[in-house]
Amino acid sequence: MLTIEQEFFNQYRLMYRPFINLINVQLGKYQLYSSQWALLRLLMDKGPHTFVDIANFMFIEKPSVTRLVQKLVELGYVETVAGRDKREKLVQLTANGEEIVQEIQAHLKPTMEQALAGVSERDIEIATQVLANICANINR
Amino acid sequence: MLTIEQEFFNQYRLMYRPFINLINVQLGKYQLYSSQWALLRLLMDKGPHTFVDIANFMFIEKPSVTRLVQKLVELGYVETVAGRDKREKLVQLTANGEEIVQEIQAHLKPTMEQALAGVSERDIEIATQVLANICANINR
DNA sequence: GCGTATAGTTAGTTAGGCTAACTAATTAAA
DNA sequence: TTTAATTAGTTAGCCTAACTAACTATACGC
Repeated sequence: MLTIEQEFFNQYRLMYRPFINLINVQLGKYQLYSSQWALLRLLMDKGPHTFVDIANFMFIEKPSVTRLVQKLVELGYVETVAGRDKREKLVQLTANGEEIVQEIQAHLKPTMEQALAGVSERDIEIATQVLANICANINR
Repeated sequence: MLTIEQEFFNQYRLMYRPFINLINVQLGKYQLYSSQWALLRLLMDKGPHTFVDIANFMFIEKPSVTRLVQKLVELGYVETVAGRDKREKLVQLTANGEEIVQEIQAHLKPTMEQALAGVSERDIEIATQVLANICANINR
């Protein structure tokens, strides 16, 4: 006998791989993976961030950020600039990076919509809110 | 400008690592990881399965199933028995495995509840349904 | 009976994280 | 003012949890 909580997490986990694979196939054209895309989107939405800020926002460790940024710098989508002191570095999108992000966003849109086909806007919003609440509960 | 679909998937992805880490900490006592736990739960809920069935249910490939099962056999939580012909093997819980699954389920319950604290039962059910719909849309 | 299909395994690769231990720069304290 | 502790980022090496390609053994269709 599963509780509704357990059922929810069951379903949550089950969806992960198929979803990530779907996204990664779409991102292949841009030589990106979903983790790198997540960082690009963060920079687009909220502007330049330090490595530590990125780690905090994405709930990953600093060395993982280093690797993500290295790859995106290689691709020319982001660049690092001096921060408030000599230790700090700010990561920001390049001009090309900004273009690419918009292009990818447009490219991914139909895939997202199809994945959520038949689900009402209201339910999507509720589900999003539920996920946000869990995030807040877990990372307290 | 993010659409509500993109916002949803954003939030979905953001939650994954913290959630899996939380579960894995709880499962550490039983020398299990969340992927192995997912398989144990499948066997508990729906009885014995062949390797191919497991692969289909969990949306993973056969070699991944082999590895999962090997580990769980080592731990004595599952066993394989002859199937309908000489090729097929059925994976099923051992007596000890069944006990452990129930113990873990009870152990995880408060963690799950706390993660969903402040979320109404109705919203949890809606979110679960949304995830199930996406799964169906993606794996069509 | 022979070619094809199916069940499972083995070997090797990958994404995407992690920790431990490090350097360089800054801040606090003696 | 020197010294200790903290902070930002990097490097090296590890792990989970998947993947593909290629294999063996068995079963099925014609």
